[in-house]
Amino acid sequence: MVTIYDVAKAAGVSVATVSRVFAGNSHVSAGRKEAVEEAAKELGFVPNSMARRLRTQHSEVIALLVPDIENPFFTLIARAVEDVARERGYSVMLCNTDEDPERESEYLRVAASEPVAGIIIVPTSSVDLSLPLERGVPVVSVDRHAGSFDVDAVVADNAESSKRAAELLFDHGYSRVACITGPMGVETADERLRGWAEAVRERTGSEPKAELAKRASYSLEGGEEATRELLALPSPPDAIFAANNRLGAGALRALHEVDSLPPKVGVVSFGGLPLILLAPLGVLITHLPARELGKRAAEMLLERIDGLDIPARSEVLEVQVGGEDSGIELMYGQ
Amino acid sequence: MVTIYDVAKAAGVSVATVSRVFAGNSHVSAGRKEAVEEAAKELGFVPNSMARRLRTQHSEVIALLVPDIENPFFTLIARAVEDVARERGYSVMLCNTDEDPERESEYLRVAASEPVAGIIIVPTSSVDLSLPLERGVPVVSVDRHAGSFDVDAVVADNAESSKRAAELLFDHGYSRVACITGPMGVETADERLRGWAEAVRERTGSEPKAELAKRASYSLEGGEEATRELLALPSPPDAIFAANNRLGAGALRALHEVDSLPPKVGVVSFGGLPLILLAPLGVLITHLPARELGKRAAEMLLERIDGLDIPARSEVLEVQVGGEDSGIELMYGQ
DNA sequence: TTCTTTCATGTAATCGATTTCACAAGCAAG
DNA sequence: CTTGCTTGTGAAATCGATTACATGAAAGAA
Repeated sequence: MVTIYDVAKAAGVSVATVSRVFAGNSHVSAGRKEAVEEAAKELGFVPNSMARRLRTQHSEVIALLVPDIENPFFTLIARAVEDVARERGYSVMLCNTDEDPERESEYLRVAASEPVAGIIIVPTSSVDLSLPLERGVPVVSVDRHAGSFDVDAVVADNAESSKRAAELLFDHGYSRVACITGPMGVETADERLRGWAEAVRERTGSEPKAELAKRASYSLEGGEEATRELLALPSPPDAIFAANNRLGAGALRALHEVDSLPPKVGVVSFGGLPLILLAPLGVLITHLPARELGKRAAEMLLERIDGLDIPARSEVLEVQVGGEDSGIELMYGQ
Repeated sequence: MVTIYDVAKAAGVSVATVSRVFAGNSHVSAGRKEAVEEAAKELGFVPNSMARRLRTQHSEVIALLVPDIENPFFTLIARAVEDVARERGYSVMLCNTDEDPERESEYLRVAASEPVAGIIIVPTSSVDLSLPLERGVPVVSVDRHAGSFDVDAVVADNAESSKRAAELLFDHGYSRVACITGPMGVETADERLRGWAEAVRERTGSEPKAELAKRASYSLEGGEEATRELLALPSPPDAIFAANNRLGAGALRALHEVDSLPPKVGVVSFGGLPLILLAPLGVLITHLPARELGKRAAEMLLERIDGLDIPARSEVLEVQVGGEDSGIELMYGQ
């Protein structure tokens, strides 16, 4: 491997001078600078970042922990994070946690031992950030808050916009609106359920029925199963509020089986569907600001890496409620 | 930061002993081993990988360069790569090149200076791998070959299965089958075009018409535009072979505009569409083995990292031709 | 001219681990 | 009772950069 020592020898200068040239330091005479650059090119010298990092204690890598990059919502976040990072000379280490706390903590251990410059995480509900925080690695939480850990967070206004999303169904004339949400304890699931309940309360004037609020895993299968159960009720709902994109897709699939696609049974999906809707179906969609979440998270993290020392911030981004997917539309995600 | 020196002092041993304990080296007496482990836990010691890497010259990070993680085809590849890598203790650095040779070479420079343990790349047609190869960093090319660089590659059998895909349209009774493929010089685009041409030649007995073979950028817009041009021909095609998923989506969108969705105009998309087809549309699909491509690429790379020293291999994975998307189906990609 | 500054440069310490080497102790074989 | 092997241990060199400090030269001020 070609080191600065080789370059120094070839250029007839000291290693300090070579280092200065590569650091863009001005305290080098033009002649030597040129000689160093020539020697470096000649030898094919590429500085070794491991050595630099060890010395400077700075890493130019940020870890991104998401549940599953295959979910288009997280794909968009990842892409946005990478864009912001690259612009600033940082690379992104991608980690899929599959919502598994064990996998998550394993990755946090790796990130801490790296150590990376910072961490952006979509945390599980039992996340433990003490390791990176103790070691001074800044963390930004995205999409959800990180339990009791006091770190920057960027989330969507889940409760409020879920309320408006559920109201949309009432506005469209439906009266018995069910909810399919994620597992208990998952922040987004609970918040979205709360929004739905609020809407039902306001529009019907009574407490939401327990049997109309289904919990499921955030998956296609979960959405299907819950929908089937809802349809099997003595008095089934005439509309469904699905708390995420996968649940929405599952609901549509189940409704299709029994030929009850919208508008027969109304559907609003919280978060866009990865789909082309080929018929004007009237599936209602709210658009989660995925790209914006990722972008803000990366920006906030970089500020922390740059040394910003203020109390933890919590930003709430607005969800666009009420787009109706009709005609043919391609969406890769959200 | 807690270092092995702190641990050594606390445990009353030398740094060498601490290092041996963490390396799982057997040449340590039980008593001291325990003392070290206790001290380490007490102090919250996490070994610093930068220092380890500098010394061992080994990195546990592999770089993954894809055009765009938002394309579900590459999302799947990325996920598969990450899965294999994690199992073996490696992390994945995600890089989006956007098919931009400059961005690509910039990332390759970063990867070489890191240096990473290995590189998996979906290369542009003007890729230059000399930097990593000179530095002995193994490279595996996936989805496409890496120009004249002699590295392991995993690709789909594009030409052969494109031929079969185009034949499907003839089998369904269409006779004037057009092709929309990617830019000139892009391997997959050229191969798939070749497959289509072969099918036309065999089924019609004459050379394919030049005006029925459209080049476009691999994008939704490219597919739309090309489709519009095809439909505007004096004698327009009655079926379209779209050489990738985005082109396929674009074609469907354009056909929808003029109310000519399948089966009016036949469509086969080479590579799955990120969609839910809500009507039994008869869009024909070939399923690219995206996950399998990523998995094999990662496996081959790890073999190289482990020192496998045989001539470059080129694996060709089979494409499943002929699935028909009907009913409601959710596909995140391919 | 002489005294400060500023600039260019090199030497050597440093980052935090791993690993070679030397040495000592324990034990088996001759 | 040696000799030879294995095992446990620590001191010190090492990986490849950065950077504090020292030094000498040049430029500017008095």
